[in-house]
Amino acid sequence: MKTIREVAKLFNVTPRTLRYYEEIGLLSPTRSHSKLRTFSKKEIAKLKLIMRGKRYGFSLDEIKEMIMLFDRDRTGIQQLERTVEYGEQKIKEIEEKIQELTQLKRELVELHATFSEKLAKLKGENAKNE
Amino acid sequence: MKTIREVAKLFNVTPRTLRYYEEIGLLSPTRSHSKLRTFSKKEIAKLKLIMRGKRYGFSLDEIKEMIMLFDRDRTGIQQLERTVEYGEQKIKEIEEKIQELTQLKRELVELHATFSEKLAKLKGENAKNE
DNA sequence: TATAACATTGACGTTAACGTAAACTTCAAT
DNA sequence: ATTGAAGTTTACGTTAACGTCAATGTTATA
Repeated sequence: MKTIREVAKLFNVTPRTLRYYEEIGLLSPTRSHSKLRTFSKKEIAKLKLIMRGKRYGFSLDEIKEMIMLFDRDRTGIQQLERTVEYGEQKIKEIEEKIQELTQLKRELVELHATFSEKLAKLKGENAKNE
Repeated sequence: MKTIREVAKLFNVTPRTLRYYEEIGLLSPTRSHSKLRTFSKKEIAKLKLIMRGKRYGFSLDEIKEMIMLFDRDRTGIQQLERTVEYGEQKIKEIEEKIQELTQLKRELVELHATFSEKLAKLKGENAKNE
């Protein structure tokens, strides 16, 4: 059982973040007799999943859905199914984004060459004028 | 000279967007005697640059800076210099992003394989249990 | 006991780029 | 002149994920 500060430090987040996650239902820390939040091993494990999901670009909503499925179906099948499905989607999204960025980069590189050339010309003409 | 609706339609944006651009100083439409905004050729040209900058992922602030430089230095040298500079930066950003996404994708693909395998196993065991 | 550190709740703020809408004015067609 | 469409200004709302802060309570240490 850990305090909110211990957990925040462990995961390099702020206590505020943890409270926020509790607020939106991602985490469910228990309370000591004096109402301080205490995080069980299970919450720590959940937080690991959360941080991982975030790293892969999932929204907290999506992450929540995946995690809740596990709570509901202990065999893990439904969570896995959803996670696999979301994973495929995310892979696709990332692929598309990569393509998009690659195309953009190509355009920008060309444009950059054009502008650099233009600039050199302008500077050449300027030097001539002086 | 065009009305706000004409320009909005031309660029596939809302009149609201154009007013916003005026508000933040990106555009400076003139006013008819009855106070309606009118967009000159110059504003249209500026808007072209704006839309292009947005497409390349520049913030409106960055775009504004580049455009303002042109207004100040008619030779275009300073604008070009800044544009080239920003372009290089943006190319770098895009390259980094591509790398990041490529790595992410690699991880996700692996993870996906692992989870799919696990899922198949779980389903296999489930079928056995039935 | 005193005190500093840390916890709590509640609530407003931040970010960039608009969207929405009310109240009023202008324009163009009939 | 009338009317409907479109323009204006002003101002609040949206989004996701927190940040910030005040007021108050708890904990651990000296």
